[in-house]
Formats: sequence, C-alpha cells, structure tokens
Amino acid sequence: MVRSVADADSVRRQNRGLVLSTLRREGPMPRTQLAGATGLSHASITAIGGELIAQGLLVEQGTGETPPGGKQRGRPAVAVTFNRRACHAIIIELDTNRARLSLVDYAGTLVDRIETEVTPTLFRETRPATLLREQIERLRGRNPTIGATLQRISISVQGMLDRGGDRLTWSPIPHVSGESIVLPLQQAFGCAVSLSKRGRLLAEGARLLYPGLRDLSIATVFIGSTVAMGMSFPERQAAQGDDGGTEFGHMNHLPDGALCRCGVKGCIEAYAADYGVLRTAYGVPGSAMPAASVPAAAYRELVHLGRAGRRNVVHAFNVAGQAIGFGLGRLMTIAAPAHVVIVGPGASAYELMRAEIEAGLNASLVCRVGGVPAITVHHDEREPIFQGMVASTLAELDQALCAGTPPEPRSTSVE
Amino acid sequence: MVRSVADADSVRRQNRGLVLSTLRREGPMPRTQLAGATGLSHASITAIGGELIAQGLLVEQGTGETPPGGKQRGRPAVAVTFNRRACHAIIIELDTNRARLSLVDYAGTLVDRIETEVTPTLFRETRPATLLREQIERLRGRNPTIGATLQRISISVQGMLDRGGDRLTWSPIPHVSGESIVLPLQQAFGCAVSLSKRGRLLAEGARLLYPGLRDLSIATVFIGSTVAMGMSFPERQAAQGDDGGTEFGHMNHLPDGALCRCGVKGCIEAYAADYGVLRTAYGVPGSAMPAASVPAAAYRELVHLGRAGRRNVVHAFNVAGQAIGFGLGRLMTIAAPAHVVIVGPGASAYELMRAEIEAGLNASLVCRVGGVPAITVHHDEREPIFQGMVASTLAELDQALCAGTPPEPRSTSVE
DNA sequence: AGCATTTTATTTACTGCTCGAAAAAAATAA
DNA sequence: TTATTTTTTTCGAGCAGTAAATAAAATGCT
Repeated sequence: MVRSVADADSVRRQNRGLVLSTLRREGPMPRTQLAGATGLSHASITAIGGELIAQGLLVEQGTGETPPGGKQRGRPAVAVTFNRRACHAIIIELDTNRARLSLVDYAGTLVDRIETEVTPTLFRETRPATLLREQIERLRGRNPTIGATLQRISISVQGMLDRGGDRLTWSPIPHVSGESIVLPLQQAFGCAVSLSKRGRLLAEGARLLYPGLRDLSIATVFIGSTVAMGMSFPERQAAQGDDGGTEFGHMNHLPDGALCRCGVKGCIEAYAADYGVLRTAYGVPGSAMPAASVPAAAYRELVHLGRAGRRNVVHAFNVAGQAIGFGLGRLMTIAAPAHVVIVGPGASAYELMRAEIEAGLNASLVCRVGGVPAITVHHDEREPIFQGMVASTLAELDQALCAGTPPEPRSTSVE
Repeated sequence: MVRSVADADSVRRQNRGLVLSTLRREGPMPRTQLAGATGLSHASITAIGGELIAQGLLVEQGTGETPPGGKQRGRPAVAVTFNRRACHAIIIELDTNRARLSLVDYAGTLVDRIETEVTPTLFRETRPATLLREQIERLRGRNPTIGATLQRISISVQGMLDRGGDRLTWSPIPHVSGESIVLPLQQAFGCAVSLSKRGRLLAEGARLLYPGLRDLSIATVFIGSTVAMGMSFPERQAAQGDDGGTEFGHMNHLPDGALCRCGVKGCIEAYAADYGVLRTAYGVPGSAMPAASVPAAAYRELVHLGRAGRRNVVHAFNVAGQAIGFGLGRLMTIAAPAHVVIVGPGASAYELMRAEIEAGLNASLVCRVGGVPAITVHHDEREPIFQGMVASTLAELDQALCAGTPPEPRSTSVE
C-alpha cells in the first residue's frame, strides 16, 4: 500500500479503469446498466464512455440483443463494448517442445495463431529473443492490418525469473536461461513485453475457467515432464512480479534423495515427474541420471499399466503421490490454498496417487486442524494458461490505456 | 485490487491518510515540510491539517526544535504531531507462560503496562476472553483518564487462527483454542479487537527495528520452546488477514519422523525446539512423548554445553540445524525472503546450527540459482513483537479515524 | 524605534471530477 | 397525433486539489 497523493486525475483514472474492468468481466452492456454495475452515476458514465469512445477504445454496438420477444417500449438501449481494432496483443507460450504465438485483439478474440517446434538443441544456436522476434515478425506479416496497434507481448515460460522479470535464471528448457528476452523484444517492437511464470498463469486461468473458484485461493499443480505449481489469490489479481509463481517441483522431498534433472537431490520432481515415475517403476536407482525426455506415449502407457494394476508401476505412482502429498502438506504451512487443481498428463494418474497425496496432506498439522483443501483434476492445461494470459494481458492493457492517453488534448486532430 | 468508484471523498480520505502515515514514519514536522514530504500542495496541507487538528487527532507542537544554533530568520515553523490524548490502544502479548498488556497513547508512547502469569492449567478453568477482560479492566482502572478513548485492542498469539480471526483453532498454549476471543472483548469494550499471529508481528517488527531491512522481504524465525516463523513483505504493509503468518514449526521435515508436541510426526519443531534438541542430545528416541516444558535454564545449559563442544549436544544442534535449513530451503521454493532473521533463545545456538542451515538452503535449487538469503541473528524477540504491534495498531487507528469521522458535521459540539 | 528581509502559513481564483435532477432523445402504444 | 416509457445527455452545485498572491511572524539593519 504505497501511499501517494490523490487528485481529480487519479479519480478519473480509477473510474475509467472501473468501467473497463466491469465491461471485461460482464461483457457488453448499455450505459444505464453500466451505471448500475459500476456504481457510478449516469452522468459520469456518459462522460467517461464518451471519452473512451472518442479515444477509440470502446464502440457502440449495433443493437446488441433484442432480448425478450417483442419490441421494447422506450428508447432502445445501445450497448457499448470494446473496439476490437483498438489494439492487439501477442500471447506466447514457450514450452519445452514448442512455442505457440497467438494474436488476440482488444476484445480478446483470437485472430491468428502460429506454432513452432522447440528442440532440445535449438537454443544452443539461436538466442531465445531472436527466435521469438522472427516468429513475431512472421505473425505480424500474416496480419498486416494490425499495423502499429501491437501494444503488448506476454510470454509464458517455465523456470525461475530474475528480479526484473527480464530473463530466466534457470529453466527446464535447455539453454534458454541467461540471455535477456524482454529487452530485445521491447526494443524491436517498441511495446510492453512481459515474462510470466507458467504456473501462476495456470492458477489464474483455473480461476477464470471454474466460476466456483472465483473467490478462493487456488494452487494449480502441473504434473508431467516437470512438476510445477502456481498460486492465485482472489482480490489481489494480477499481482505483478514473481508473486504466485513457485518452484514447487524443486522443493526438497527427501534430504539426499533421488537425483533431479536440475542436478539437486531429492526434489519432488525427481519422484513425481514422468521420468521420476519411470525410474521408480523399473527399479532404476535414484542416483541414476534422469532420462533427457520421456515420450508422451511412454508415459501414457505407464499410466495405463498402473491403472491395470501392474505392481511396480502402482508403487512408482504411490511414491510420486507421497512426494506431492508431503510437498502440499509443507506448502500448507506457508500458504494454505482452499483449492488444489491438478493438471497435465499426470492428472490422469491422480487416482493412483490420491491415497498418498491425502496421507501426505494429513501429515500436516494445518490440514488436521483446518481440513484438507479440495482437490479437483483437470486434464488440459493449455486452455487455462491461454485464458489466464489473455485475461491478465488485457487487464494490463486497459490500465495502460486508461491511465496514459486521456489527458492528451485533442490538439492536432482531424477537424 | 477490488475496484470501486472514486469521488472527492475518497480523494480526501486518501490524502488524510497520507498525511498521517507520513507523520507516523517521519515524526513531527511543520506544515511546509509536510507538504514536501507528502507531495501535497501547501494549500491542501493547511486544509487537511486544520481538519485533523479540529478533530483532535493532531496538535501543534510548542516550538519543536530550535535546530541550528542561533535564531532563525523568518516566521518560526510550528510542527504538528499526534495528539497523545486523542485515543488509546491496548497491546496484548499472550504467551505460553505470561500475558503482557501495554497501554499506549495515540503517539505510540507506552503509558502503562501489566503482566500476569499464564500457567499450563489456567485456561482449563478460565476462558481466555474472561482472563483478558479482567486484565483489561484492571489496566483501565489504573488509568482512569483514558475514559472512552480506548479505541483498539490488539492481541498477539501463537497458533492458528480461524478464518475470521476471531479465535484460535490450534495453539501451543494449553486449552486456549476453540473459544471465541475477539467477540466477547468487542462486546465488553465496544472497540475494535484484533488477533494476530506472533510470527507475522515479529517479522514486521524486525523491519522497523533494522532500517536496512525496510525494503526487503523478511522471514523471522523464532527458535525456543516452539519454532515459529512470520513473513513480511515491503509495500504491502499490514496485509490484514492471515497473510504473513506461517506454521513453519509444523512443516514436515522427515516423513514419519520424530514426534512433535502437536501430535504429528516429523515436524521441524520436533527437531529444533528446545525439547527436540534435548531429546536428541540425550538419545531419547524420537517416538518418545516430548517434555511438557523445558526450563529456560536447562536450555541455556544445553547451548553452553554445545558451545563447549560436548559431542552429543553438538550433534543435537546439528540435527536441529538440518531441520531448519531444509525447512527454509523448502520455504524458498514458495516464497523467497531476501533476509532471514533468527530470534529467540535458540538464536544463541545459531553458530552450532549454521553449517547445517546453510547446507539445507543449498539443497534448494532456488538458492543455488538465486543465492541464499542473508541471515542475521537477534536475541531479544519481545521488542520486535511489541514494536510491530504498536506500529500496525496505530496505522489501523489512523485509517479508521481518517476514514470515518471527518464527514460528521460538528453539530452538537460544545460552543 | 522603524522598515526591509525572510520564512511559514493562509487565502483566493480556478480547474476537474462526480452527483442529482431536469431535460432531451428515441422508440412504442393508443 | 399525442401519451408513455426507457435511455441518454445536459445543467448547476459541491468538493478537493493546485498555483499564485497575500498575510503573518519572526529577525536584521539603520
């Protein structure tokens, strides 16, 4: 709560932001309804709405809906909504095996999307910023109409970010850490560029996806080729910085335990990621170097065998469940989420890990006293990430636009 | 970031709060200087200051200081400061062995203080709220002049709070959990009552005590008859609710490990609290019931023996250090404090645990990549708690007073 | 003593924002 | 064509903040 002086200008900014965020949350609506939803007076809505339309951020919608049957009685309501063409953003999901770039407009609609493969050796020769720059150029080339309206580039990555959020200090994606990513793109495209941890976006996306979670604290655990977690708290949405991102997968489970891909011994990931389960299942000692990568099919087969009751596989998933359960129990002592969402390929093995996860949670005093968090399983992790990124990117855009541009006097406008 | 409509009133509230918090942080100062420190115009300072003085919250200070040698040239500056008699707060530290009640005035000056013993059986017969009510009455009786100016009661406790912060759901203080504490006191005294976790206050107090920590994230670890931790983040001061309080002492260290006083196996506390070290040192198996309490002198003797190099004791402290080190390493994956402050009786054994603590931290990928947090030792934990409580209580008071009262027209005032 | 100087604090004139109420606009119903 | 209904805009008042001018309260100098 950094206090700073408030004046008429900050009031206007706040209320413009209120109008935009209400429209984001509840969709297009006429001015009268907007007054009700925001708590502002009709007079203010007229003023603010007029400004935002003049600025090109909002537009009046044809007739919106002709809701209940026949004709309405009075002056017809004209809904206002976001001007799709006001600006655009590019959402990038950078993963261990591929990069997906999505172009969305100001209304949040997907305009275009390209995908490119990421090989383990790719970033040994190509700088990540260079690869991304090329792909962004390509996407822009395919959509010439967006012109200079590209306002924001949001990148989702796995790994640890540096303080300023400019680069990765460590990542499971080979050779990607170290180099600055944000700065070169910022310079190349002259717009805001941000790097976010995949885990946090997963959690925020889960909140958007399940209406029931809207007012709960959520931890989303990804289980797959890595183990990752992000947390999201209500009322503090879009907490910038590194907040909400964790390194859950690299939390120690057992001192001097199994070797993790990160080089440290005993991480949760070393027991619960695909390679960890595989190692346990086939009796490979924990001191053995982890497999560089596990084919998706091989992991699916493993889950299948486990479900069929194959002893060694069931045991391996039990070990994985114990690592995750104790990890969650330890987490609970620091920050107690009310809801845990499990996503990723490992979600399909949840039933094999469930008992151990619950046992691990119950070994935590916090859970014994306050109860265990509700756990739900969601298979597809791509959608929450994407939704989360779109939502937070647009919210940031709203902030930037309603904060910066208004005071400009329409001096040299076309008249 | 819950958006709500802003108007002239919210501007005034914000700026009144700004004036008060500036005065809290930087002490009494004349209006001109206040204008500079807050960023508000002189005109606004005149208006706001006048209001606050009329309201009785601030007063003009005689001459303050006659700072550099001889006489100043122009119109003498008259400093404004808090009106001591505007209101009072009672700060209560409820501990395993005693309860301390401090009466402070609006300027934060200690007016009176009483202390009463807490025995392990005390709360079997007396409800905690009843005991506190009696003690508060006693304190009030000794200070009749405060009259109705008692505005706030802040209570520091150890243990877990319920959602609403009304009662303890679990506590190391015997028989204290379960019963509502806040509500009865609120009804008895008709003022705001709040329950805070001792750990969080410790961390916030440490920030106030060491100016160098002002802009860092801090974790304060208490080591003594329990192990506890609180965290404090800059820029988000007085984050209300349960934020910043942890159950670090009851984070699992080893699955199926040593028995903790809380009844769970493997908690950090079971290895690192006084009883845990004692148990390890004398070869008592971890499955043995922990001692009900360890005399302070016995623990001091233990530390003394350890420092003198007694093998079994050194080993016991090493085990304690490992528990704390791994615990901190695990914590780092969720929330990475830049600074760790160690307080309490165990602080004097830090050197015996240091190597193990550092080893535990280094077993965490986060520390390997981002470096280990700085660790400092501070022996006395009472002072930070008290300072933290006074600061946050007065900040809350400022908020309540500058938000609520101003719009009241001085209708039936004495004229 | 009396006037200039200096520093602090207040007053004045003005801007921008929101609000409530009244007026205007735009449709249907009779 | 006129009444009715609903949405939207306009108008006047009120309030908070700023910059600049003014007042206040002291010292220094002649």
